[in-house]
Amino acid sequence: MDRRRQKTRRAIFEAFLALLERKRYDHITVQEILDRADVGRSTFYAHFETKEMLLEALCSDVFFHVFGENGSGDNSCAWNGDDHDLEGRLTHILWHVRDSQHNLAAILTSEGGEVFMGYFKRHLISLFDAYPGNFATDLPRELLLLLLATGFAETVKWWVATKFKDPPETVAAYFLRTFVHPNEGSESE
Amino acid sequence: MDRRRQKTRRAIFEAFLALLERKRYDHITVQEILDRADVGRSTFYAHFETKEMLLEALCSDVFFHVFGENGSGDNSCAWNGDDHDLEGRLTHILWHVRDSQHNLAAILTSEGGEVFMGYFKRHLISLFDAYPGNFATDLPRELLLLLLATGFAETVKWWVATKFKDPPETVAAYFLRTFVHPNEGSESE
DNA sequence: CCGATAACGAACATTCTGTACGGTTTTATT
DNA sequence: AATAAAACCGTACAGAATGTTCGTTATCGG
Repeated sequence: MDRRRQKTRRAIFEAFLALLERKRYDHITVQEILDRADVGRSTFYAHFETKEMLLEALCSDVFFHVFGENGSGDNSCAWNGDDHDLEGRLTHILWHVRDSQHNLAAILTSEGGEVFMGYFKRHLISLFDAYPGNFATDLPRELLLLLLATGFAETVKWWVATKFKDPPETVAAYFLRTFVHPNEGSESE
Repeated sequence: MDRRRQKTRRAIFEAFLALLERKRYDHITVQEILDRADVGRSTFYAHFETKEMLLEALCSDVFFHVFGENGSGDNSCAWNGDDHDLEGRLTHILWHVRDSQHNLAAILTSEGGEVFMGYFKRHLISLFDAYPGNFATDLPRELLLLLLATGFAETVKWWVATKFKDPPETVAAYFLRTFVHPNEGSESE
């Protein structure tokens, strides 16, 4: 339904992203977005209650495109707890990340990045929660998951900043090597 | 020649901190700070160019009180690269953190926390840079340092959120256990 | 083609910001 | 104590941004 609605919505998103590339989030004014998107003032507020809601919607949108339908942290693909699969899963995520490099780079650079990182971390926490893998086990699980999620999110941020110099597989390996303890847990008996 | 200056400066800081405890940074208005600090408008702007500068100054101030004079990331106490010493150093930092719990909790909760986390991470990066310890070595050092710094910073944030349930030593151990690989590097010969 | 839906655009009230300035109090100094 | 400098007060004000309203016009779906 509504072709006009989607059109202006996208126009606003694109204008916002373009501005995010060269300006801090909280220095961007609604008027600037309006001008660039060539959209009337009242129209904007018919779509988003506030600039913050716009950022929220944009992040959710990009996140959806990066991680597909089940973005919001339900582990729909149940798992057996094998570390090789974890590595595959992370690599797969990195592929998606690289595909939408343009949007992501704009979002992550600005400190609006925190909002996106929030989505990302929440998703990652529930992902790691499904993997009992070879991690340190003698600390609060809550903290462990937090460290894994922020660690991977930060790795991605770093990767984006390097303009994807290394291939996804290498980056996933970097991350896992930092956190996985080779001689714990997988030691058969 | 300025006792008044320091007095109002502190009044502003305290008002700001008090507000940060129950309000998001970017929802706090200068007027609110003025009212609570009981300070004239022009006076405020004689001290800080903008609300953002105030946050900056406050973070720098708190950071100074937490980490002492050499807060800004010079490793003045040179090191030999022993992991036990790293653990001691981290524990020491945690003590300082707990001492200024009130200020830190307020800052870290609000998303103004990013500014403080920025200070913190920069400091930690140069700290970890001085320790060749038993970390994964086969990944870009830049990334490794980033992961260590954000990891510890996040651990502190978590610790603050738990209202310091565990003792500093335990928390430092939690962190190190996650990142240090027991069978690499320290294996004597 | 028609009714519904959305965009336009201009106007408006409101809020916040940052500056200016004349007058008053505090401080350091002698 | 007298004095000059420095800090504060408070009011006022210009400028900018926000979010709303409303009558009009264009566009879409059926």
